[in-house]
Amino acid sequence: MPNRDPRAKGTAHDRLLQAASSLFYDNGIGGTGIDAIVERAGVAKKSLYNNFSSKSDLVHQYLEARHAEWLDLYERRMAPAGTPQQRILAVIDAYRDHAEHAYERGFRGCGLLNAAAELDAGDAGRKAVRKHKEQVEDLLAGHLNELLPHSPDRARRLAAQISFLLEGAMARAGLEGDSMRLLDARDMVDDMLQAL
Amino acid sequence: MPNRDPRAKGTAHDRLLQAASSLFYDNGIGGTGIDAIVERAGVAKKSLYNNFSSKSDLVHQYLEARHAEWLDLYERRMAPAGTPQQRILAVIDAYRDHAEHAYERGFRGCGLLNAAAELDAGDAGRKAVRKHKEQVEDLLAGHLNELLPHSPDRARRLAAQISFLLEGAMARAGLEGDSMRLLDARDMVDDMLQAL
DNA sequence: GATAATAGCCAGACCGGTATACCTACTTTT
DNA sequence: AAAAGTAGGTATACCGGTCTGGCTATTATC
Repeated sequence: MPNRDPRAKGTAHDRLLQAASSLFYDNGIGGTGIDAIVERAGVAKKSLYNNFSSKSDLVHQYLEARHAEWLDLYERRMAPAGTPQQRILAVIDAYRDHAEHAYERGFRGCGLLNAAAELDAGDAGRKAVRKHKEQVEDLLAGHLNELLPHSPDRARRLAAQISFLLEGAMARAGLEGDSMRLLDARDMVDDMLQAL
Repeated sequence: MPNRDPRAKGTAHDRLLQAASSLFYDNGIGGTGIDAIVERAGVAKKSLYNNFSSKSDLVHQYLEARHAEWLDLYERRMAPAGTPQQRILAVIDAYRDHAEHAYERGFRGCGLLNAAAELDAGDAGRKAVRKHKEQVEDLLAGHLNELLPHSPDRARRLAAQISFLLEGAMARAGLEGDSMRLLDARDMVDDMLQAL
């Protein structure tokens, strides 16, 4: 690890991915140039192409990293929660926290969904985002199965409904720049869980 | 109306807007260049800048046109429907029809939301999209008020819930490229309306 | 000395936008 | 009715800037 700026932390790969994440979220994928990424990362352009085969490769690794990051966040938030209901609400709270934390620097909704909107119909990145959303739905379905052990079908439908609700609330919250809509969604899901 | 290609229909303005709509939806805003638009429209580049002050102006007119188009579609679909329940389901069916119609050429979800995802946090276009979504929600709230004349608050919350559900289902359907998720959403809303 | 990072330049394409010049149809003035 | 003007179209060339990606020469660390 030679010539790196000693003030900087982490490997060039990590710092590039982190810089790209931030810029992709704020300005979009197409709106973010390679030069801006390497400048933010404090790294030579050559280092980018040493670590990533192309911008498209960087985008895909960005999507995968976000995916892993979110799933990890869900797990950590749900672990301390006692009841299945609490674990489901914890997923929504994760979104809310993210929205509130991102508020000052410009909250723009779900980074994965925004990225997918820029990719064309057949792109592998779209499939990655789709997989992420399906995994979240499966996760919800798992907890709902605990609540409805004798109605796996109903649990599955309810998981779909909650994940749609969450997705829509996140999109609307992104348009409005704050987390109010996610709070609404939390209340809705809370009511739905109470009514079980 | 002078030198226009006789094979072509409509004014340069209309044809540019139509070409831009198609390309913006398929390839995104950033992914669509001015040259591609004028070529698709079969029009001189100068004509674009005679009719629109800039690409950004074209984008805004695109958003407004889509907004008007959707609202008009809702009205026309809801008019023949007898009950408030049917009118609400008609909105979902409008989305479904659109998804199915767009299937062959690559369905990518809601064009307005996709466009918003490319615009940065403060852009006026984002506000336009937000306004559109709120108007749809208001429209749903109006019909729900007919069903729940003594619970305006509950009608309002239900309208929010349905609009979130619809938004989320549309996003997921866009990721998957078909209208299955919208069919699921229709069933969910149908159940919700039955339970009133 | 080998390795791996650095800064910086360059190629080729594409971007949004402008400039020039010509053409045609309608409209106004004579 | 004829002539002149105008509005809006056409086609093409061009501008400065930015894009991705690669290249070279240099420098710092092992």
